[in-house]
Amino acid sequence: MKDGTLDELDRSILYALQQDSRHTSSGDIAEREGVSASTVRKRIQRLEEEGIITGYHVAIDYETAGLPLHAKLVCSAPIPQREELARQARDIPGVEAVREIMNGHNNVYINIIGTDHDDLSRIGQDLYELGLDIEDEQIIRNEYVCPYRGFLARDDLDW
Amino acid sequence: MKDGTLDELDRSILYALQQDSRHTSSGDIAEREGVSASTVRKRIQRLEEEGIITGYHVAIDYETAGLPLHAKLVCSAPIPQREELARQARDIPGVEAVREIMNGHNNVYINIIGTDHDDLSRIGQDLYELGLDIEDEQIIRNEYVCPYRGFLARDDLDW
DNA sequence: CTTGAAAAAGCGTTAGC
DNA sequence: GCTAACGCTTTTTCAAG
Repeated sequence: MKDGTLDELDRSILYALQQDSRHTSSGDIAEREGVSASTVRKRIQRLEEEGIITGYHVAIDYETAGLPLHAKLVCSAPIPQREELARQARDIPGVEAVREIMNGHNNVYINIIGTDHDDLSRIGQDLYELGLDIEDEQIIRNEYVCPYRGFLARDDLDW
Repeated sequence: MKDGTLDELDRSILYALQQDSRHTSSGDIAEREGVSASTVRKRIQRLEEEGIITGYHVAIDYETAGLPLHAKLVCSAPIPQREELARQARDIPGVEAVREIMNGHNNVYINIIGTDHDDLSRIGQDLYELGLDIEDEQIIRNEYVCPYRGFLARDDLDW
């Protein structure tokens, strides 16, 4: 497993936690897979320690929460500083997600959340001062996160 | 709250769950905020019922997991069908996230995960057959999800 | 690597303020 | 709307195959 080879139990655990990481107990997964709850807990612990599981996050509908300004910024960073700038961008209030892309240009995508248009401008300004060029800004209308079904064996698809 | 006005306790709960939605108990949050654990549980329940909390997901390092092909597709959909196509795209195996953008063009962003290059091609083909034009494909190098610090009052920033 | 069992912690519900 | 108290579930920690 250290070489990234996940067995069926590991994949089943990841799939279950992608669907609901808070209300799915080790026992639930254990029952489906025919192993003990202890085994599932040990596996989860190992996946966390190995860095395959990097965290557990709540998904929020920002519009319903009264924060309707959910936007995506397409930015460009000089390649040598891309990783560092992407890391620094995470600390700017309002930044929700950062993705580094293997491009020469438009190589950092940043999702941001603002309380109003002034707030969005402020975030853009902060990123610019960091050294990121903002190439484009787009309003996000809807966002869905999907469990990666590749973790499922073909004969489990009827979950 | 029905009108999207979250009070300090709600914001504190959301912030805590963004950081670690699996290992943070109601009691942990209650202690920090000086209320009872029951109160926090009720609030979480309400946030879920109101649709502000839409789910809990595990964050996975796909590269460490042995799935190094993490890519982003920039797609275009005709506006009238954008929402429907975005919904259908979620059901294609390998699709990890879908974002609808308020654009005339390049209005659907899709993150995908593939086992190899053939797998990526297959996903692209599936999306094309759905009716999505693929404008660009980019390899994701790194991805970070950040707690939205706007949920924190200014004097709580030292958590 | 997996299991089982006891103690501790957490959760959902109910009742009361 | 907040809290306390109940019974049930889950996690933790340990020992062991």
